[in-house]
Amino acid sequence: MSLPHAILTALLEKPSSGLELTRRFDRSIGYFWSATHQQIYRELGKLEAEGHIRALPSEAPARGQKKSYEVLPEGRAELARWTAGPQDPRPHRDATLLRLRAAAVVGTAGLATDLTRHLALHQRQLAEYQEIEARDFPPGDDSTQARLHHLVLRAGIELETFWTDWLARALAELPAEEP
Amino acid sequence: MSLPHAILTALLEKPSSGLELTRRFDRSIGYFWSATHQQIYRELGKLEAEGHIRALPSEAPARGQKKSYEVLPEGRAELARWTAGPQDPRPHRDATLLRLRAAAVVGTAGLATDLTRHLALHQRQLAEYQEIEARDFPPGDDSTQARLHHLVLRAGIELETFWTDWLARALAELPAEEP
DNA sequence: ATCAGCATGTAATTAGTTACATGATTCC
DNA sequence: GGAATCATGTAACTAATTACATGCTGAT
Repeated sequence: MSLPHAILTALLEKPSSGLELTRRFDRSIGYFWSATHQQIYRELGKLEAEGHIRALPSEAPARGQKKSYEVLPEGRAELARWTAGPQDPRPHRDATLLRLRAAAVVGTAGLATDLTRHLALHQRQLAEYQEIEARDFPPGDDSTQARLHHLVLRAGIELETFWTDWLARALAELPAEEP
Repeated sequence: MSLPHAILTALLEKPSSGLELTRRFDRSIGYFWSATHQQIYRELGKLEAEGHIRALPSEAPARGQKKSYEVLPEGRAELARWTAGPQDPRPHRDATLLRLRAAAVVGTAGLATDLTRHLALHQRQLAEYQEIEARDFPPGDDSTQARLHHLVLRAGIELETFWTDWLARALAELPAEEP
C-alpha cells in the first residue's frame, strides 16, 4: 500500500535507476520497507504513467540500458499529502510469537535451534544499526532532517534490542532438550 | 503464509466455528496474527480438504448454520512440524517509520496530528495488555504453557511500551506548527 | 411479517512473491 | 567468441483486502 511512497521518498533523496533503488531497498530504506526489484520496476512504470516521476532524458531507454528517474512536482505533492494525512495502523503479523503460542499446545521440541539462529540474526542487525549510528550521527546533530533520520534509526536499534533480549529470555525459559 | 498454522493453533486451544475464530482473531490470537472472517472461512475450507481438520458432526451443515471444527492428528503433526522447523524472518514494513523518512524530505506539516492519534492507540493497547497480565498471570505462574503464553504477552507489552515512548519522543522533536 | 443481528460464504481487486527471460558490457 | 555481471523487465502464483450475497433465528 505504501510502496509508491517509499519509492518517491527514495527518489527525492536521490534520483536513481531501478537497480540502484533495489540496492537501496536492501539497505537503508529496506530496513523498514522492503521490496524486490520486480515490485520496484512495476511500480516505477505505474508512477511514470501517473505523472509522478519521469525518466531522466539523458539515458537511452533500451532494455539492457540504465534508466534513471526523478520525482516531478506532482509526485512530491502526493508524497506530502500521504505523509500529512491520517493513516490507520496496519494489522501486525509476527510468526515468532505465533510459533511460541503453537509450541504451547504442540510442544517446544526443536524450537530452540531456530530461535537461536534468529537471535544471532537480530544481534547482527543491531550491531549494523549501531555502526551506522556511530558513523552518521555523532553527538550534537542539529538539522531537522538529521534528527528525523536519527529517530528512525533509533527505532530500529531499540526494536532489535528488544528482540535480542526477548529471544534470550525465551530460550532461557524453554525446557531443556534431550540431545 | 502462516494463517493455516494460526488457525490450527486456535482450534487446538479450543474447537470453534468460523465466527468464533473470527472473534478470537480480533483478540488474543489476532494480537500477533490478524485475519478477517473471509480469510478464515477460505482457509477452513482448505484445511478441511487437506484432511487437517474436520467439521464436528453434531451440527447441520447448512448455510446460516453454525459449523464447528476440530483438529485431526494430521493437522497437529503439521503444526508441530512447522513449529520445530527453520523459518526465515519475513521482511518488515512499517508505515510510520517510512512516513518520518518521507517527512524529512517533504516537511513535517500536518504530521503531529496523526502521530498523536497513533500514540493514543498504542497507549490503549498497552493498557489492555497490562490488564490481561494482571488478570491472567499473577506472580508465581509455573506450567510451561503459562510461561509461554506469558512470554508472548510480555512481547506485546514491551513492544507497545517502546512505541508509546518512541512516538512521544518523535512528537517532542517535531518542529512546532503554526496554528 | 419484518427487522436486527448472527453466521457463512463468493467475487473482485490489490499487494507481494517466485520463477523466468532478455539485452548490454566487460573481462578473458 | 564465451562467461560473468549488470540492468530491465514478464508471467504466474499466492496472500490479503474490500465489497457484496445469502440464509437462519429471535424479538417486536
